[in-house]
Amino acid sequence: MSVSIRDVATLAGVSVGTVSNVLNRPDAVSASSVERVNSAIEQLGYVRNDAARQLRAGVSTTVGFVALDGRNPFFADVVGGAEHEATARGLAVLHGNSDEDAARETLYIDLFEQQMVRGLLIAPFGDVTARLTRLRARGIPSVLIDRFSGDGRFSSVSVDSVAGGRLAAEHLLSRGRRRIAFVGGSFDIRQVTDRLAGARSAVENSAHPATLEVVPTHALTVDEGVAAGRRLLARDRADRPDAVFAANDLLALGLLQGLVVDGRMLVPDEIAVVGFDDIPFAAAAAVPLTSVRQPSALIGGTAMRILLDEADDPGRPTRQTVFAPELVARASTGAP
Amino acid sequence: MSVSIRDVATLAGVSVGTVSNVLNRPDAVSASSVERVNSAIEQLGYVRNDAARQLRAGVSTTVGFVALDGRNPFFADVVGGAEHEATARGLAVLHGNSDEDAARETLYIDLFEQQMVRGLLIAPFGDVTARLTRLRARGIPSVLIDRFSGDGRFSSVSVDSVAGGRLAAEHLLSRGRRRIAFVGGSFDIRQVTDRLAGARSAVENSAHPATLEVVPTHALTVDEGVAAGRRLLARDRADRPDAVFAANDLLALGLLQGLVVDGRMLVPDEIAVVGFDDIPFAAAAAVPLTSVRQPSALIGGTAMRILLDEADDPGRPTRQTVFAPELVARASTGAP
DNA sequence: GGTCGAATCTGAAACGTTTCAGATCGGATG
DNA sequence: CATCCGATCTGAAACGTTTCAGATTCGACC
Repeated sequence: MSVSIRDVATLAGVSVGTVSNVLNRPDAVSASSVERVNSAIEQLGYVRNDAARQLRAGVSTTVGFVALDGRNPFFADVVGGAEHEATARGLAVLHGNSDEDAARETLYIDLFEQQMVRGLLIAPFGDVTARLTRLRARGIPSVLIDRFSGDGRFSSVSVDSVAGGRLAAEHLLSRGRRRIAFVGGSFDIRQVTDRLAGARSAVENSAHPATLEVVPTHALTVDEGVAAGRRLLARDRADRPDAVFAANDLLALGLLQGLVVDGRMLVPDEIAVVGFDDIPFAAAAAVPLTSVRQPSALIGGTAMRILLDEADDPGRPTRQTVFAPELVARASTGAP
Repeated sequence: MSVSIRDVATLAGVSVGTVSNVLNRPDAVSASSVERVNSAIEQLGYVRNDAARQLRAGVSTTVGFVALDGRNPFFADVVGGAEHEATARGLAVLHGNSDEDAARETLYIDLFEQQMVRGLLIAPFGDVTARLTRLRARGIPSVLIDRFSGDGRFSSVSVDSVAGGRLAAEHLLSRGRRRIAFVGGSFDIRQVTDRLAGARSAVENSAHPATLEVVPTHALTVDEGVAAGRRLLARDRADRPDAVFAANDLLALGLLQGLVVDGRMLVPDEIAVVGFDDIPFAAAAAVPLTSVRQPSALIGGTAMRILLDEADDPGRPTRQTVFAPELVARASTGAP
C-alpha cells in the first residue's frame, strides 16, 4: 500500500542505507546515487514516515506550545513570533489551548510528552513545575512564557508585569485620577497578581492620596469586562472609581462597552481606562485604548530560540529574559 | 534510559502483550492484572511512546489545521470550535499558519503528510486540490474550511460568501448609499471574489441606480485597511464613495482608523462601513462595526466532525455544508 | 473424570526508519 | 605489483509499540 524507503531503494538499485543517507546526509553519497534515488522518490511519490524516523532517531521535529487563551490576540502574536523562528529551522509548532483550565493544561503537557516534542513553550496557568521537571528528566526542555521563573529552574521570557502595573497606575495618577479600580481575575494567574502589585506600589508611593480598589472577575475575557462595567454602573455615582486599570486588553475593551449609560460613554471623562498587552485592536476600540505594551512577537521568537538552544545543549544553564513594558497613551485616559 | 512497556511488563510480572491490552482494551484483561500493571506504570513513571504506537498502529492522534491567518480572530474562533470537538475524542490539533503564502501552505501540508495526521482541516489559499488528492490516496482525508468545494471532491464547511456580499451591499443600499466601494484583496482568495460578486449582484439588481467600485488591497489586514482609508481620503470629496464594503473585519477596522480627517470621524455620516466575519472586536470598535456574521466556532466544530467521520469511514461520500451568513447592523452604517 | 468453551495470557512478528560496523571499489603511492 | 586509504555502499540490528495466532487456565456440564 504505502511506499517505503525499501521500495525506493529497489527502484534506484541501491540499499536502504544509501537512500537514508541521501535523505539525511547527501554529502556522504555520490552524485550519481543522489540523482537516481531522488528520481525514484519522485517517481514513486515517496513520503518519509515521521513516526518511524522519530522512533528510531529519538528526535521529533515539532515543538509544543500551550497557550493560556488561544482567542487572545496577544497569544496569537506570541505564537506567530515563535512559529516564525521554528519554521526557519524546519520545525512545526503543535498548539494547544489550556483556556485557563488546569485539567486541559496537564492534558496537553502529557500529550506533548507522549509525542516527545523537541521542547515545550508554555504560558502556564496552574503550578506545572512538577510536570515540567519530569519532562526535562526525559530530555524535553521547557521555556516559560509571560511568567518569570523565580527559582531559576526553567528558562523564561516575560515582561516585568509589576513594572507594567506601576506604569499603568502612575499614568492614571498623573492624569489626576485618585480613585482607581483594578479589574481582573482569576488571582490564580500570576500576571494578574503582579500587575495588581505594581499598581498598588504606585498608589502607595504616590505624592497624592489615592485609593486602589479591587474588582474581581472570573476570567480575562471581553464578556467579563462588560459584566464588570455593568457592576460599576450599578453603583451610586459617588461610589464609582474615576479610573480603571484592567488586567488585560480584552477586559478593558469589554469595560468600554459596559461603561455606557443611556448611549453616553463614560470613558474617559468620568472614568479613565488602561489595559494591558496593547493588542492590535486596542487602537481601534470605541475609545482608543491606553495600554501597557508587551513586545509579543519578540517574546515568542526569543522563547523559541532559547528553547531550541537548550534542546541542542541540555547542560546549558537556564536564562531569564525580562522585557520592559511600555505605556501607550490614547484617548481612553484623555490622551490626544 | 527511558522506560518502555517491557520494563512495565517485567515489574508487573506479565507479558508485554498484556500491558498493551491494559492500555488499549482493559476489558479484555482481568481486574487483578489491570491493577498490577497500572501500579507498575505508576511506579516507573512510564509514558507511552507515541511514535512507536503510531508506527505500528498506522494511526496518529493528531489532526492538522492550516489557517489562512492565525492572527485573525475569526480563525482563532474556528480553531477553538475544532479543538473543542477534537479534544472530546482525545485528539490534538497540530496548527500551522499559511499567512496567505502558497509556499508556507504547501510546506505545512507536506509536514502533516509526513506526520500522517488523522486528517486535515484547511482554509486554503492557493490551489491545493492536487496535494489534497494525494493525501487522500494515502488515507488522509481533508475538509475545506470557508471555501465551497465546487466539484464535490472534498467535503467543505463554509458560509455562502456570495449571499453575504449581497446582504452587505443590500444593507448599504437600503440605508440610501449609492456609491459603494469594495475594499479587499488579494483576488487570489476565493472568499474575496465571492463577496465582491455578491455585492455586485445586489448593486446590479438594485431598484435605484448605484455604482460599485473596487479598491484593491494586498492583504486582509488592519494595516492594509488603514492604507486604503488614507487613499480614499486623498481623493476629492466628490470622488469619494459614500459607503465601503470591506472584505473582512480587519480591513474594516483599519478603515475606521484611516477615515479620520482632522480628528473627525467620517464614519458613518459621510461614509458607511460594513465588514465581514463579525469578530468579537467588531462590536468594540471606535464606531461599532456593522458586519456579516459567520458562525465561526460552529464552522470549526462541524468541519472537525465531518473530518473524523471520513477518517473512520473512508468510503463515505463528501458533504458540502453551507451556513447562511447574517447581517449584524451597528453604528458604522448608521444603525442604532 | 473427561470434554468443551470462554476468558485470559503469551511471545514473536511487523511497522519504516536510522545507524553503524564492516565490505567493496578505485586510485595513489612506494 | 602490492599496499594502503578514503570514498562509498551494504545489510542487519534496533527503536517501542500493537496485533494476533496459539497456549493456558478455569468452571461448567455430562
